[in-house]
Amino acid sequence: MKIGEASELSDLPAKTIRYYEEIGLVQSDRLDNGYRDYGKQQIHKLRFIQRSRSLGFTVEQCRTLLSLYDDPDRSSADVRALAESHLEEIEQKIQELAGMRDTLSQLVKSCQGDHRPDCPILNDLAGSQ
Amino acid sequence: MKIGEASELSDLPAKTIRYYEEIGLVQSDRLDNGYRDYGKQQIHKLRFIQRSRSLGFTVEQCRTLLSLYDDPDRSSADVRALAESHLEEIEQKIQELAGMRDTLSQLVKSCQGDHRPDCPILNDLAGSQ
DNA sequence: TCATAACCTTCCTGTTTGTGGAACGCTAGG
DNA sequence: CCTAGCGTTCCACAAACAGGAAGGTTATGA
Repeated sequence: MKIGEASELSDLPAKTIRYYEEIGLVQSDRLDNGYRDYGKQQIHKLRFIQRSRSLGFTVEQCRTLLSLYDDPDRSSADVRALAESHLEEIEQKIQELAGMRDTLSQLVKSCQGDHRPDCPILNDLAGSQ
Repeated sequence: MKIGEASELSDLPAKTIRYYEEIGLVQSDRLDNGYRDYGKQQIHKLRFIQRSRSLGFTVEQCRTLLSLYDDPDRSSADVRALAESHLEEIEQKIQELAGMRDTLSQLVKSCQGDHRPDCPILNDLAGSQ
C-alpha cells in the first residue's frame, strides 16, 4: 500500500512518515515507479510509533521502544524503566506548568482589564513586588 | 556595565542576552572597544523578559509585553487578554500532560518490570487492547 | 485519446529558543 | 611579557516536523 493509505491507517501525516524513514525509524519498500510501499508489518510499526508519540515519548525513546519490542530477549524491566523515567519527566513538567498557572491566574485576577493603563501584571513582570 | 554583570543581574546567560539583541528584543550601547554596555534601564528590561519567560510567555509575547510596558497609553485589558490566552494554553497543556501521565502510570503499574519479556506497556503501544 | 486531478517523488527552507564551539581581540595582574 | 579571564563575531546544531516548489505517475472521465 502507498503512503497515503499508510498515513490514514497510522494516523500520521505522510510528511511525518517520510521523516521517520529519513531518520531511520521505519523503512519502506519501493514500487517500480519509486513510490513507497508499506505492508502490514510496517503499518504496525507506524501505529506503534504514533501511539508512543501520543504518550509523549521522544522520537529517540520511540526508537528504543521499537527495538525493545523487536527483541524477544528483552526484559520488561527495561521497558518499565524507560516508561517510569518518562513519567517522571511528565510529572515534573506538569508541576512547572502548574506553578506558572497559579502565578498567572493570580495576576490575571488582580488586573482590572479595563481601558486604564494601570496593570498589576506588568508591575509584577517589572519586578515591583 | 558589561555583559557579564548584566548576565548576573538579569539571571540570563550572556549568550541569551546577545541572542535577544540579535532578534531586536533588547538593545545595548557599545563601549569604545566594542564591548556591550548596559545601563539600569536595559537591566530592567532584561529582568522583565526573564520573568516573563519564566512564566512561559514566548519570546514574541515578551516583545508584545515589553511594548505594552513601554506604552503609557496601553489599556490593562490588552495585557490581561494576552495573559489570559497564555493561561488557557498552559491549562490545555497541563490537561494534555495529565492525560499522558494517567495512561502511563496505569501502564507502569501493570508491568511487572522483571527479567521476563512480557510487557503490558509494549502490548499497549502495539495496539493490542 | 487526451486532459486533468489526485497522487507520489525529492529537495530546500523555516520554525523556536537558544547552546556550544572556534577563532580572535582586549585588559588587568604578576 | 605572558597569561587568565573577559569580551567579540560567526557558524553549526538541537527536535520534530510543516510548507512549498518542481516535477513524475496514474486513474478517471469526457
